[in-house]
Amino acid sequence: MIDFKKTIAKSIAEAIKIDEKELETYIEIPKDTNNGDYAFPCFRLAKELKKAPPMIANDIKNNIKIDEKFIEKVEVAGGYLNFYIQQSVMVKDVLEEIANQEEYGKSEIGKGKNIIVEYSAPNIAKPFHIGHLRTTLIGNSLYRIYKYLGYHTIGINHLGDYGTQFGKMIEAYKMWGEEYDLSVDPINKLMDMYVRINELCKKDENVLERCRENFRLLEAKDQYCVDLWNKFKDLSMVEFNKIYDILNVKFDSYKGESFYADKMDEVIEKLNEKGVLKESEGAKIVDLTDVGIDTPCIVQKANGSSIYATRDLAAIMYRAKTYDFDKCLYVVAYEQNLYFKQIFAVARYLVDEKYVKGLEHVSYGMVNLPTGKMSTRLGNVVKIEDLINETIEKAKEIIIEKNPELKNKEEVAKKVGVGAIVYNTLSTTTIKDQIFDWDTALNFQGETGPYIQYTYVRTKSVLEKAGYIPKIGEVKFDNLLDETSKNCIKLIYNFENTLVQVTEKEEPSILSRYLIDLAKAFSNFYNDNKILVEDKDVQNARVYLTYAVGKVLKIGANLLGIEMPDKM
RNA sequence: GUGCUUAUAGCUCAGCAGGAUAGAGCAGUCGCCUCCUAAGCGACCGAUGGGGGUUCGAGUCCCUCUAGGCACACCA
Repeated sequence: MIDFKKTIAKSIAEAIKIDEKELETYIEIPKDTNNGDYAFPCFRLAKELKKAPPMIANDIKNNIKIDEKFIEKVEVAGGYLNFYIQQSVMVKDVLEEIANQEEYGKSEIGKGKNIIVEYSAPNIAKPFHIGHLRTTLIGNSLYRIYKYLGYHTIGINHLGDYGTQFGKMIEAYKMWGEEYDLSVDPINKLMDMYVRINELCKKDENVLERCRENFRLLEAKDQYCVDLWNKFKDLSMVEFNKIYDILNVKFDSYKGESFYADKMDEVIEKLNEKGVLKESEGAKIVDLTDVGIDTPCIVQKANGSSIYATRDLAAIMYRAKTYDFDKCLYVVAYEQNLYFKQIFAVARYLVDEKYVKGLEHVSYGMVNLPTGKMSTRLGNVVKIEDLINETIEKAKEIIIEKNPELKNKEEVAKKVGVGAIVYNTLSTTTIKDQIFDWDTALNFQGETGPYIQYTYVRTKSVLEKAGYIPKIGEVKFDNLLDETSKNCIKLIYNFENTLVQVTEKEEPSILSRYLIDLAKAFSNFYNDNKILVEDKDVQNARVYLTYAVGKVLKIGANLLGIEMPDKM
């Protein structure tokens, strides 16, 4: 598509002697559309050119040669130079691209690059609660977006299936195994056992010691422990997969911590070779004060068993070798900020610089309840399963009220309910804490997933009524020059750019907001213009725009993990 | 205590790597369905935590204060 910004930068560069690339970064999009489509602020040139900004703007205006094919006019407004692009050219450009590209916005910019996204990573034997929603959905959408931009993307569910916690679970099972029937609702029962054993460990140091010993046995491949561990794992995966299925989340690999059980010696050896392995209070550590981290990284516990850092380091080595990654993203909550700094710092002793540079912690904020922190022990967690059921139920009620004739109500309710959850989770900046409350989660009005879906459904409905989608050659672009059409076109024009921004900032919320903006723009268009009208030319143009908006909404929503119903 | 991080309207959030008059949604009040789905559209109401500084220009950068959150060696 035409790069208007670049075109403008080029013509400014010809008028004054400043690097085109530099100029391009100065050009901005005015908030107020009265100030044009692109603007160039001249203030920063004032010192250099020793002239007042409005004079500079005037000078440029007088010297600039604009290509009237692309730019309608240039105006001086104070120290700004405002560019108004030829709307019909943009309309043509955008709609032809829609017509020619089945997957609009898809790109090859990531070709040849390998991106690992590690996300979700739940702990075995613990229930999935809304605290896990962010990592799961942020990771899922980053995965989809990278892929759409042509990157070779690997989604990894780094299951929490190893560690002392399993020593605890084994101990709990030894003590109280007969009390629980694990054939029904296993996760909650395992959870119950886990809570019990933790309480006991706090009171009784001997029990904790037995738990650690169990884990040591598990690492030593003790059959009883291994069997039990497998059992817990299988039971948990069945439950997790149900959730992933509903949320439409997929992974390429489920290699969790246990996978690295036999790959950790290599880590220790290599660190030893490099001479950075030190002993401290019986444990093996790597000192990191040289990079300003005061807390050393423990890679082996005093009793000789491994620790999570060892497994993550082994994973980095394995992934570097197996996937030759350009980026390896860890979608993990910010409580682990220091931890990731540590292992990334240790990684420089284990893998090439290229890989170290590619390691990135996508750190997101905590989810709290209005009453405060969630705590599994206090029992005030909101389980994902409950959330899903409630939102789907609510969606169904609304469907019955608003559209009683609708077929496949169940299916639509599922899409709408899940859409609400996904949007809700992905609508805010990842780093910030989120407060979960039921009123917001169950609200389907305003800036929500269902709003985006509803807008899409409207486009489908119009197209169905129209009964056809015009051929692009039959569309007279001049019929889309009004303000509301223009807003839609501009947004569609910016779609790919929006996706790129998401990957630059590892921030899916940028796409969420974009989709709301597009849905709003279309709602305005829809309200101001009758689409199906007498005048064939006008109708063709409007129907085509409707088709284009629907297409982008659907693609964009899918990249977030939101499915679109055709009717609702 | 040290480090990291957050603070924008009654509530939940935007603010395009410093630019023009700080935008939405929810809640509240009011208006719009003989017309393509009112899960919609429009209007009203209402805000940058305090204090310094850098700059032609600061919600955005720096310092400081205040208030929250997180982390700080054998849990993950």
